[in-house]
Amino acid sequence: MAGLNQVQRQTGVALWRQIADRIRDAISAGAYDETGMVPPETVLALQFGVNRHTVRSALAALAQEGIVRAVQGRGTLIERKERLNFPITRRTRFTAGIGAQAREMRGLLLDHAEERADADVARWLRLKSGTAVIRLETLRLADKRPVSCATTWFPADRFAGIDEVYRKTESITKAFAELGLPDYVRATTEITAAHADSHDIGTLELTPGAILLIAKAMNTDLDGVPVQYSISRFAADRVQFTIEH
Amino acid sequence: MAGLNQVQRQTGVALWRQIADRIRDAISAGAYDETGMVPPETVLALQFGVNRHTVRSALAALAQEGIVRAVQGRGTLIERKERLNFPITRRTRFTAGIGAQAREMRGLLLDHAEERADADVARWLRLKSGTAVIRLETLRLADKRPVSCATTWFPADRFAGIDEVYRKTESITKAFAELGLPDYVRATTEITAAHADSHDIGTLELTPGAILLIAKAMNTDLDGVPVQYSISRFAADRVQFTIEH
DNA sequence: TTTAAATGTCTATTGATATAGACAACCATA
DNA sequence: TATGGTTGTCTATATCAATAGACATTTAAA
Repeated sequence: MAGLNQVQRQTGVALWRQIADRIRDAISAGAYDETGMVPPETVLALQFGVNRHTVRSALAALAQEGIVRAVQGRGTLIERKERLNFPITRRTRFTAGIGAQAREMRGLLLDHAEERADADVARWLRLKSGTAVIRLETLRLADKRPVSCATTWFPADRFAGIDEVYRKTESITKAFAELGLPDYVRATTEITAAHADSHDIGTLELTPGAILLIAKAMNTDLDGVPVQYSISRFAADRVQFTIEH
Repeated sequence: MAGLNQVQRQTGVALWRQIADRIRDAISAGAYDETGMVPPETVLALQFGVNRHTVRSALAALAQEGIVRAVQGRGTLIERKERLNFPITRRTRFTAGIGAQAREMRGLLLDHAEERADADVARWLRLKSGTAVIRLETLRLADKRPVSCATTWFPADRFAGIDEVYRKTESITKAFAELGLPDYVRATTEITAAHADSHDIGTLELTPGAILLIAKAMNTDLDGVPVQYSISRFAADRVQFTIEH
């Protein structure tokens, strides 16, 4: 019974945005799969206890996101409802993990730099603070739709030129292979959630108030030596994580 | 450099709430640990590019949550900044996992019922749809502060009376032990994030727009037979998950 | 073709949000 | 005790968010 969720006033979050978030979640959960349509505006207004115009503002926002499309005389059609599953295992691979669920996977290199490890990066990569590291800023897309953006650090001495190789292969796994590391494993993953900041709202094509799932991950080679530390920021309404034990 | 995050207008999220969310995240990240205080209102107003009164609204909201306390003439002191770490492993235990990080752990039974498994519950517990299951609604607190609320299902035939045992022991692990299951393991965990609905806002003492980390988990006995399926909703600003592989 | 049901558009009004400026009250310290 | 820096309070104004009602337009089905 998605839709009975009441909505709260005077909280700094406009009613139309709360309603848009609820409807988006309901669509993702498959609440309207039978009809492929959102309930009529008057029905939603009744369910949420608001004016029809307020519901219209919410639906306009969802239409702007490309999630629904209103057709006069018929109703409001659902255009998109996917949520990708991202398995987190000892052999976590981004492209392979998402691969079967999308026709086209891409990994774009937005920026890169060689820099000195700060305390956090040094701790995760088990290096001395100040050691040279390579930082990549990447954006991953599934069927041309942004899924996550990530900041990734590598030890500079071992993986010199990985920026260029990643730009070419669009895959960390393939880049490692070309640089002489045929296999690696996931050692640790930390998961948190937060509101998207303005930068990620831009790159991931989100709306303010949108949620990010944030995964801090560290991969090692087969000897247990850290090879990669990354902070990935996923659009929470487009993915879920699965951990199999 | 937390604080340079710009803030967006006309998005349905009031500026004061966006700013409150940013400051809350910055406090959690330890941005103001040196002074133990939030920067002066005039400084924050300059950083966010808004009027000082708007910043005051944001700080008032954080004070309402008990995160900061304003002292006239001195500044705005940080009262709380903890984020509990919740390890997810094959031997995930809630109370033991959080235990060391809080002085007092409690698990309150809010509601319980015996009912018939719907399709989702039946699939996770590998039962026939319609089989009798026991459902518990629980609230977990660390040092009297709500951390998560959960809906949990058990096969009714095997764990009759678990509601009463849980109310007494306040722990799933102990309840299992009393009912003849000394050990169990975590089989699968699915993690998503969503906005809190009005019910969870109430029970977890959140503010609207707040984020939930949602973990769907299934535990089995040592023979691999499902014993428990749960949907836990964590206040995202109070916890993080860690997965060690 | 008529009708019912749905979205689209317009006007008007009220309350919440945000800005602006001025000044009071309080605290630490030079 | 005097000063600078901080939070607290007040008034005023403009814009956004939400409600209310009326009616137009489009679609599908009776």
